[in-house]
Amino acid sequence: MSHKRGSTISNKDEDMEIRGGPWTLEEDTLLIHSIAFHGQGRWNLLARCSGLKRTGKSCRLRWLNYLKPDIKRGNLSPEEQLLILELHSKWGNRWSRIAQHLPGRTDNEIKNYWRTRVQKQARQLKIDANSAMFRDAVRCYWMPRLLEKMMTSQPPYQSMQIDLHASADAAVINQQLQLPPQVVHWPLQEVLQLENNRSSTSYELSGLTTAAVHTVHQVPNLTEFSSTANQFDELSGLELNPVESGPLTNTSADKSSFSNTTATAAANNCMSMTDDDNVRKVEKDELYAILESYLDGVLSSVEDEMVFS
DNA sequence: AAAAGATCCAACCGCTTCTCA
DNA sequence: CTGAGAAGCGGTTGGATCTTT
Repeated sequence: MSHKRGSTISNKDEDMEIRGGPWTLEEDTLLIHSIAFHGQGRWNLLARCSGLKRTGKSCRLRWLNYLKPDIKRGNLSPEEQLLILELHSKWGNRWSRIAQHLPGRTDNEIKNYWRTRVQKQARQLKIDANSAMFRDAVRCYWMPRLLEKMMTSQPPYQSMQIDLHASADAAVINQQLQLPPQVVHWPLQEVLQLENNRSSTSYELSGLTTAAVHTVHQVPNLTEFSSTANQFDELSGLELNPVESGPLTNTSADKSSFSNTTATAAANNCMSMTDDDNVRKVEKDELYAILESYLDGVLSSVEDEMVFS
């Protein structure tokens, strides 16, 4: 049984037309008011009481995926993407379960993200998206890039302050933009702190954490994925310029060398180990330690849940 | 500027699980 | 315990929009 979207079908039982297709503003308003009055649940009853010519199922979906006030709009943040990748590697296509750990995101949205972005990458790499090989590729290439993006992006509190002061003059806003990032409280705070303590490189001066440099410079040696790195760069939203290999240092000049160095070149560097092999190994281990540390923190509640389930 | 292709995402479908009489 | 209806879930579709040629 199916009908064309946007059409109406007749419900023989109740001799009432059931509407399908996109929801109108009037329908949305009606549904919101009905839920405010009756509460969520008992969707079929709610659909009847509201006067909407929709099935209860359709009302539920519209509310949960679109109208609910705490629904987040816009692109998934690197943190959210990282979490999806990690949770999917644990649970597979359990979208609803994954969505429970991403406040404001719906299972539908996460499913769409997986199908349009992640599976696309798998297709291009000619790897089964559910295979161990693809999981490895995600973990070794994609996740570090997302982590790097998280570390180099504007901490959320700054944009929030700007929003709050939207009516303030430009001078005030500029002043706020220059607030030191150290006071921010966000999930990666500990990781950032860790990095700042360990390195003499200034987080603010370089505009890039040392971890971020490690992320790009110490890509694991997975020669079978020759084109993987570039694809994941694209996917994680990084805009890296064409290859320009060369010595990689950990100074404030890193930002430019970083922007001109693809992960592929970095991987090549890794493959041709030199005198500082040991140093690089340590850095690589550190990167994974950071990644693991972050994921462990985020997923601690998830692990508990797995123990008891 | 137009056509073709790619991407995104809301909405639908069918199946499974839950709830309750 | 059982069966019916409701709710939930994951897979799929199709139309709107964006990008490329």
